[in-house]
Amino acid sequence: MMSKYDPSAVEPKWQQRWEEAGVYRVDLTKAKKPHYCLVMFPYPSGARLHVGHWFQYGPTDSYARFLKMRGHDVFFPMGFDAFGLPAENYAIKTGVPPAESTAENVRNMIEQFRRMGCMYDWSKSLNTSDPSYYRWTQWLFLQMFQHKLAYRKEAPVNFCPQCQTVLAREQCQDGTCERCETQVIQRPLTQWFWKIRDYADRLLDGLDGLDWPEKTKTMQRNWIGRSEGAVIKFEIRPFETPRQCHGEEITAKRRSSRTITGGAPQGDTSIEIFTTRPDTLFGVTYIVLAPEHPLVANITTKAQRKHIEAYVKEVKTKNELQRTDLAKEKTGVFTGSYALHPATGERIPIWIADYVLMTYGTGAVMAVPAHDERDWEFARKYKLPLQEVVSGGDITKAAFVADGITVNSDFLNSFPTPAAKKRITAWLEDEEKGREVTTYRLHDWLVSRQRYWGAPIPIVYDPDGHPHPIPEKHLPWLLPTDVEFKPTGESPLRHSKEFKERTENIFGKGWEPEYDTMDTFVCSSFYYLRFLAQQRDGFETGNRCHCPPYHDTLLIDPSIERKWLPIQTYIGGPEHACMHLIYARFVMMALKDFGIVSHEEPFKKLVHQGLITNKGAKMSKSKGNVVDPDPLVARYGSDVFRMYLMFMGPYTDGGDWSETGIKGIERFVQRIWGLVSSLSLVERARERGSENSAVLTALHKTIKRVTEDMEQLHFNTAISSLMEFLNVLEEQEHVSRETLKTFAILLAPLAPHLAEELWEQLQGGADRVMVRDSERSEESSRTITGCPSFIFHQPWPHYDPQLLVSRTMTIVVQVNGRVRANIDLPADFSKEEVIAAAKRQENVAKYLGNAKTKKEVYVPGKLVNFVL
RNA sequence: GCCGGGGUGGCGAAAUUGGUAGACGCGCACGACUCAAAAUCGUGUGCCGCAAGGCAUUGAGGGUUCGAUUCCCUCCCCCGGCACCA
Repeated sequence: MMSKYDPSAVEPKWQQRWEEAGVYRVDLTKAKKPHYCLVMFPYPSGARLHVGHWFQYGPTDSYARFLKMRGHDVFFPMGFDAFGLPAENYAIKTGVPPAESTAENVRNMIEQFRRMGCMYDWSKSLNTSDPSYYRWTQWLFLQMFQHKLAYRKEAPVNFCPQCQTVLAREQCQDGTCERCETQVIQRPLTQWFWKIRDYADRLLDGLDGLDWPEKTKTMQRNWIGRSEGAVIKFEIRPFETPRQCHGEEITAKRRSSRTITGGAPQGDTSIEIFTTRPDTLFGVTYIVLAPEHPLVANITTKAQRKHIEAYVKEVKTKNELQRTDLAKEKTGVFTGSYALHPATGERIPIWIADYVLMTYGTGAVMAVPAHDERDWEFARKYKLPLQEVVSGGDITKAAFVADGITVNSDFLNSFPTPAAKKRITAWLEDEEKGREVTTYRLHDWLVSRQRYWGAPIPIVYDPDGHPHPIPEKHLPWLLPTDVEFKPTGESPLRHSKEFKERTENIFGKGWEPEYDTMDTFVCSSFYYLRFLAQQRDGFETGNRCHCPPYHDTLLIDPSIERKWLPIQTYIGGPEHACMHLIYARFVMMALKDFGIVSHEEPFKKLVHQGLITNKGAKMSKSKGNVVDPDPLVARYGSDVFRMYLMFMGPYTDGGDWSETGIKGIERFVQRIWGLVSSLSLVERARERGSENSAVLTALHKTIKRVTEDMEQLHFNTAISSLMEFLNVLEEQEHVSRETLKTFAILLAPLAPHLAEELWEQLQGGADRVMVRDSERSEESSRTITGCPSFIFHQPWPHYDPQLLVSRTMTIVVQVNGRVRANIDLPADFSKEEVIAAAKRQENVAKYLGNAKTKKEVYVPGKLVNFVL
């Protein structure tokens, strides 16, 4: 009697055997064909793995297994991005310290990954909240500090008055707190920054050489946002400053008349503006400052002060979303002051408006309404004049923003736009009224967080408040545990007695530690390097010793780094395009400059897995639409579940969740099992007989297709090829054991447990015949010496191109582009022979009749088309 | 608004240096097995036809071509990202 394949018995068996044999271990120093394949590590959440996790980690495990079977020395580690808010929130709610809940979660997740059948080597895992890890996070901070890439500055942070805590940008959804929906306010705080902006050009230029999705590169380019232009200085001619005209009320009209009659200008006041269109300088009709611009208070005239103050106040009440709403009409207020045009000396009114952003350029723009859409709209509303300086459009209807020929611009006249830009920039530099400047949208990286569950910033302050780096010998600078988790609006570390005492003991009375911790993106900016560091035994049990001494003396061994980096395949969600994937590149570049690593780019090839949605919506805990895979895994097993995910569609597309169809994979698995079982009953006598040629051709075609598909992570088509092959096998009366063994090998990355079980069943037969490359064969038999024979250690089969060459060809015969016949002919027929045979077809002759054939198209080996 | 990716049966999808559209799977229908159901197996599954064969068809419209899901133009819709960046 044929038994059903039972994953609940088979899967744990192989998981245990893999583990015991250490099949995933890679010797980092001896590896000959290193391939570092990395999947972005997860946050160790208390919830069970959801469908999204499975989709991210199941298929990528299959890919890594494929690489391994193809003969690569695959390093495929997994760790935990363990610092972060959820554990802290859990602590606030329950009082369980984050270190405890995190350790528990990590243990659970490792157990789940094991049951999934993933080939991670847990002895090489890591946890970013472990002192042995965050000691390096702190070391990185010190490196940044020493190389003057870290600095302190006051900056506004997002603060939720309800939760009494600072929020990350991702936690502010549409300007409100994601937890309590309170309006988030901005609060100034002194923060640590890293100078990622210094690397903007390298981050931009490096993208060209990366094998990344074009979309992601574009997103990074836009995020960095380099624009080339000029800064131009406009002198200000106030007739009155708040001090000069104290108590005096002057109307705008009177001021104008006094300007002309020659009031004394304040020579030391000027505004610098940034523009990408210096060529339109002669078209400037007004200037606009951001409402927060520091000069606003100085240049506002008494008459305008009330209006200006009211406007500034109103702007402050708006959150970022309201302020940047494009649909809204632009607003602004005149300051009362004028600037002098640097070339013509004309008076230019100065306005403020919230469409000008303080955070970009210089926070001030020269408005050229004839050639800029925003200025055009603003000028029309406030009846400000237009001056055309580039010909080619109709500025009464719309701003003309394209390049053209410069007009009405004195010495720039008749220059085309690019030449005019050069000319005016040179002129401005000669006159010391401006200079060529490149600006970026990318801001320096704010790494301070007023949170508990993160790596403490390794800085102490002397009694005068000056920052000093903590010497390396004191690392890890341990996160204190005597803290209050309830949010108070201050950094939780402030309440640790031990933290303060520790600082004073080491550095002296009156010294204070930095109370902020680091952004978790710092932790994940270099984790791929730490995976390659020394073995960390005992990780998976959570029993490793957290006490000093810490043996690592290097972030990474340089020879290992040279050998294994850059990461050949990096897989993770596209949501990291402008965060993690930029930070990691920046840190790698900085480490290269510090002489720590040899490579500039960490990730050579990047792949984004698709998103699995539920009824079209993103799955999230708060929406309560997260699909739990456990019942399906329990019912069908890990292999079936992961294969189903892979079979759903292209891996990079993701898709909407639905479990209809998983039965198809279940049937596939049972049919394979049935085929092999039935073979074992009857095969022994006849298995030596040679395979029939149709099966052999189908087999080699399958090898080719599966190999090519797996290389490109096209799991869905790889599986369908195997299904087609199974259909062929099922039609046969006899199938040789060798064919089934090759089939099992092809299946192994996709259904590892099933394949191992099949392999065991099929053992003891003749030698493998599918491996043509004798060298490879030898090499692989060497590697498996001493191990039980795992299918995972078998070499990947090669196909024989000779076998794919068919002796016949199927010719499609068309008449006027419509298919009329289908004929099988010997492959060596000439064009004439094919056409003659085609004409003989009854159904073709019928259409040809007596009509004149205008043209005969012959596509060799494929098709004939008669055009009448 | 801008940038990117898409739109193919009842459903998930295959196929593109232009050459038989719908592989593979799900679902559905009928049949076999069964007292029955499930499971399993077989057949069918764009439309008309017993069949031979014919016709239609890849978001809509147009173009290039002997031939277009594939190339070009116009438009519609969906998804993702950015969004006053001067």
